[in-house]
Amino acid sequence: MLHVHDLRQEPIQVPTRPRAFEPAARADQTIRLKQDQTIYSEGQKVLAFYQVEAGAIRIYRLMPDGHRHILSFCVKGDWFGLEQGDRRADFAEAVCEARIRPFATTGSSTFTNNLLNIALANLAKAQSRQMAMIEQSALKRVAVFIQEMAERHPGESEFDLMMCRSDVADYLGLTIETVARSFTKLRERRIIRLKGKLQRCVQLLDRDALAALAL
Amino acid sequence: MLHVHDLRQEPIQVPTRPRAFEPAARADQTIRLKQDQTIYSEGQKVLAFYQVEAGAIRIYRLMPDGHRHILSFCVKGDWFGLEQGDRRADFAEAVCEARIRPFATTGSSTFTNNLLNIALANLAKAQSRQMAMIEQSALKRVAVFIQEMAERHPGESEFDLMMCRSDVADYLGLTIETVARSFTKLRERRIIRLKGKLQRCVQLLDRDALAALAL
DNA sequence: CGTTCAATTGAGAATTCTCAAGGTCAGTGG
DNA sequence: CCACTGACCTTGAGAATTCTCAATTGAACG
Repeated sequence: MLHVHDLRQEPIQVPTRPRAFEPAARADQTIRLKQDQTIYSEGQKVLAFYQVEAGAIRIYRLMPDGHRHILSFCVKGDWFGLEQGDRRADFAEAVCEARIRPFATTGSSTFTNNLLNIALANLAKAQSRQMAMIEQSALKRVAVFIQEMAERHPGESEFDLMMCRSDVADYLGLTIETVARSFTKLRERRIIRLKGKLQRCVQLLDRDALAALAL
Repeated sequence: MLHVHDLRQEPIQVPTRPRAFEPAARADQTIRLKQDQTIYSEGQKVLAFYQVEAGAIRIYRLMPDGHRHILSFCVKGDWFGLEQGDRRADFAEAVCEARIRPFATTGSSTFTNNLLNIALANLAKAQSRQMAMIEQSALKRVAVFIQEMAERHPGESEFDLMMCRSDVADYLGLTIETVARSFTKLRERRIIRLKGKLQRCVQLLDRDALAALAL
């Protein structure tokens, strides 16, 4: 288990000159937060990450439709705010009165370690996946899935899913029947066309409609 | 974006002497996989991580009830197999014919970087959360949630959730009504007792029954 | 005592699951 | 050549679960 001291004794590539920290934050100095107080918001520059000393923090994202999805609750000892890239992808707020301790980062240039980048990339993927999975509509989940797969074949309007319906179902938390019905709906709406004997090859007919479904 | 060469030119703390790699793997040598071939299994020692060159890989876990949950599909360029700890928490199999390239790690001692540990811990949490969220029963999700919160108060049979029902709902992907109904069921079954004016303080009455629900 | 806020409960609508049946395609063997 | 088989996908119908919308409860507070 990591403790505050591990980091304080081995500060991670501290900025060479003083910098502004996240709102209300000062280097290595405990921050007191009131209920619902914001620590950072989506789009802000990443200037620090944090460890919770007391209380609880909620990390969340807002979907395009205004729906809020909480990625995690952080309590005493938990770390948050370490992200891929130099911009916040989510919001951090105090659930109740809380205390947190900030640690400095310099944004993107700090994280030169390849392993760290890989881990952060996978973390980012896991989180966006969490967002998609939680969507309650089966059709939306499948739409998100197809989009995700399509993004891996940039510029191509046709690609092979490679996996069977059962794989898709276990990935999306649905049954194979519901997956098949969702594919059928997308086919009926002329958003995709399915090819191949096993119907695993997807041709995108209407990217906009697909994106609209995936929100 | 990271490329293979980034890592090959700066090998990450390569083992001082030759080691055995994950089954069928040799250092920096492409591995060819047949459909459904296993790369590693849960519980195995972590000896390498991988980048996909062709085909697709499924990363999954098995729930205690035998239910399979796929955490991610990895395709060309994706990395997988970098985990917290020195034991596999999941399975990796080829979805179809595939090629992957292994990279050496020495297990736990390699990852001395604090940031990396934090990132991996958060990744692990996000993944186990993903598992819980995908569970289709609302009661099970709430049970998992209470367990998760209880684990943060070891030895205590009573603790304060701190967050409102709406926070819980947005975390579990349910409505506040369904959350309330699930709490009521747990209360009726004498698994928990709710205290405080806002019913946010949980007293655990039957940990075994809770664990059974959470699976 | 009325107001407010959060939580709870109820009833009907909507969605997904379960179970069952039917379809297609490739491979196999008579 | 053709029936049979197995694997996989699709479709249908009823059961179960959750959502939506509305009303109710309970505690705190002026």
